Amino acid sequence: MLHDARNRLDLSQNERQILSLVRRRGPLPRAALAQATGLSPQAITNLTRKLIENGFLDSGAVVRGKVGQPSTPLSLAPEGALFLGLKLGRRLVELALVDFVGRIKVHRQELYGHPTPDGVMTFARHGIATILDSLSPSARIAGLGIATPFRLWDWGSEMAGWHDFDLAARLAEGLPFPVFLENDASTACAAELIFGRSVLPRDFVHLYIAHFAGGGVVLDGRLRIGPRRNAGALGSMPIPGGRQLLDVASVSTLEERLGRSLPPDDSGWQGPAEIEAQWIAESADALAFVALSATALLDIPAVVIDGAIPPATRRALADATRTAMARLPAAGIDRPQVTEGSLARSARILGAAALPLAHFFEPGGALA
Amino acid sequence: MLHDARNRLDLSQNERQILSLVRRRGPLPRAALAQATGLSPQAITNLTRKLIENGFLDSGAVVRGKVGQPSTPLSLAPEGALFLGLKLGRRLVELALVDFVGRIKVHRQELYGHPTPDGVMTFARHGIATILDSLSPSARIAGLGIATPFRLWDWGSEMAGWHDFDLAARLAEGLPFPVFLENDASTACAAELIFGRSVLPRDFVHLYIAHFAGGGVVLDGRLRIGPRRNAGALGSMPIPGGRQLLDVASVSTLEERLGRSLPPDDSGWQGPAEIEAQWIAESADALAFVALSATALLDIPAVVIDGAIPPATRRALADATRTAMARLPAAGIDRPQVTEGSLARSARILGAAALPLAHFFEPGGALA
DNA sequence: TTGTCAATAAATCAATCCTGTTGACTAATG
DNA sequence: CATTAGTCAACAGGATTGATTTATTGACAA
Repeated sequence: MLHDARNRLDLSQNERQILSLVRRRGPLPRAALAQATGLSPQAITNLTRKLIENGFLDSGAVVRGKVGQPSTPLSLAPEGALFLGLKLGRRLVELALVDFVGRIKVHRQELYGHPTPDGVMTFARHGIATILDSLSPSARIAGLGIATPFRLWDWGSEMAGWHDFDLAARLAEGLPFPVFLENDASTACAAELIFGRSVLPRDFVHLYIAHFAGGGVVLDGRLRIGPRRNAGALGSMPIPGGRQLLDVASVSTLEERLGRSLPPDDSGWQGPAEIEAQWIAESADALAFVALSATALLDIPAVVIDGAIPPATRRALADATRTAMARLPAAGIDRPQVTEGSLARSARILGAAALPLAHFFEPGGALA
Repeated sequence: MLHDARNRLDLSQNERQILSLVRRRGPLPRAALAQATGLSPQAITNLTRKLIENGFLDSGAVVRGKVGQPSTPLSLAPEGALFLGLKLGRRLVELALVDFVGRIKVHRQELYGHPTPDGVMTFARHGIATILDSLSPSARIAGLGIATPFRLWDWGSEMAGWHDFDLAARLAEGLPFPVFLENDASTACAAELIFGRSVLPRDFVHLYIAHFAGGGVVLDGRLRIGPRRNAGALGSMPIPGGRQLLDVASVSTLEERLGRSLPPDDSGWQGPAEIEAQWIAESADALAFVALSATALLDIPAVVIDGAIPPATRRALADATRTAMARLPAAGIDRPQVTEGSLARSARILGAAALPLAHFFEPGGALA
């Protein structure tokens, strides 16, 4: 009865399905939604009325020119909900405010030698407070997502402080919305799934080449987390030679060979071309191997390659992976299509923000 | 209103969930079902009344001895529904009638040099007709499932007749129930999931060692088929050395080394022990490799090994796989538990019968 | 060229149905 | 008599159904 209906985030499965369809296919008229969901037109009328009232959908200009009554496409309301994303990296921590259609509205970042719990907490708390202050009271923040590499303490003794530090729980203290945390490579996959600009099948594997190689698995249009929240650990997949994917197809491996560390943006990658070419060739062999493994196991039609790497490198990596895959034996399976991701360096922070989005707005997202 | 309600096979998701719970956990009182499903006791009362009326559940003897009103456990009605399974093999075609609790009620088989479409059709049609004749008119046959290796024509030129032959469609002609067809290794997995006697997690990978090695994937308690119905093609997974799992861990490989073919039962496996030991060692390396790949990809806690092999061989294979897996690098993942399957040679035919069962009685099964 | 009307399609109204919940209640036991 | 299993009756939410309204294009006759 009161106006706090505006804060209702507990959408039904059918409401989620409608929002998800509009997110993926763009503005849709009610009739198309009825057809796509299998619900009756009447149900769509009721559900969309509620979604429009609550500010999640906008009703667009009527489309004329076809036989019959003109249709009114419904699109996502950009301010329908806002999401905070926090990305922890090796050199860089980022915080972003992302709107309902995936646009980054605020972005802050901080460089460091290595991340410390205190430093990250201070950066995040201060940044979040500043962002919250700047928002109108009617803004609806659904939650905070954190993208972080797992097992930070394996990076060296100076990272021991992370061992018993529960970043999500500590940040959740005092915040009026829930906090989610996932592996950074999984969030990159989530970002491609939810905000990605490429057309992707309902099932795909996502390979993300950053300091370490990692990945994500999407089945039936949903990011697979796994019973111990460790699915999509593609970096840990075994490859021939007694190694794992991340031993080969990681930027850290390239850095070792270059003898210097690469900056957290696309500048400064210029170096001996043959070293990079060699790294690409070896990485592609490994990527093709795990891509084919995933296909045999899951009947995946597409593999997406992305990473915190320059577009030209990503392109070369994808091309080389296609070539390498053609050389591998594939009796009994169809080799998957290899495509490039669309988000590059922004994938992980966008994916962090996508965690609360998926929880509240994607079908099957709310498990709590 | 009429009595043909007895033939209603279109159960709701909640009815399916109840049957699935009873199938996996054994007889359960209504209160336990309410607790497990999250439904209200009243809803369970209504749903179970309908399931009992329709002959899917039986109400057992009341259990006394605990505080409070005694409970009446509900169990699966063995005649709740019947299922036909047809298994195509290299030397043997089998047909079985399986009841609601997974008991084989009728079994017929025929040996051949190699399967031909005509021969299989004749065997199946005649066998099915005979079985149908012998049943009381009140029996309810839900469907026929077929377990067959894919790509039969790859076996040699004498198998070319299978190339354009749609066995499922041809058998469906004239049958009053639907026909399902899957890869034989996938059906073995389905059998373990639905009729298996071992306690398994909701997610596991199933490896089935028969003439060729194959497998199945279970996620969230459901057999994964894949968009092109080729998921669980574990035999096609690449392994080190430019080969695929089925090149190594197949009975056909062992037969080549023995220089003779092994019979379609557990007799006659006696041969040079060192040849079998060598085959087991190599196979275990390959099995461990793909098991670890699957775990990295999907966060699988358990791998089941089964096959058309003697129990002792299966045991040795599982043991060797555990040992081999301990040698593989597993940074960032937890090695899965390796367990033995419980169905051995009967897995594929039971799994064939489990296809219509899953379609009509498991949650999320009916997609048609 | 223009007026009229059938066909088509989008969307809604009102009534109803189905499925599940709620709260009060009965039953049987240690 | 506290505890647990189970049911009865009323009700609520979310969907469907079938009739109805609205807005348009396209064909055809004047």
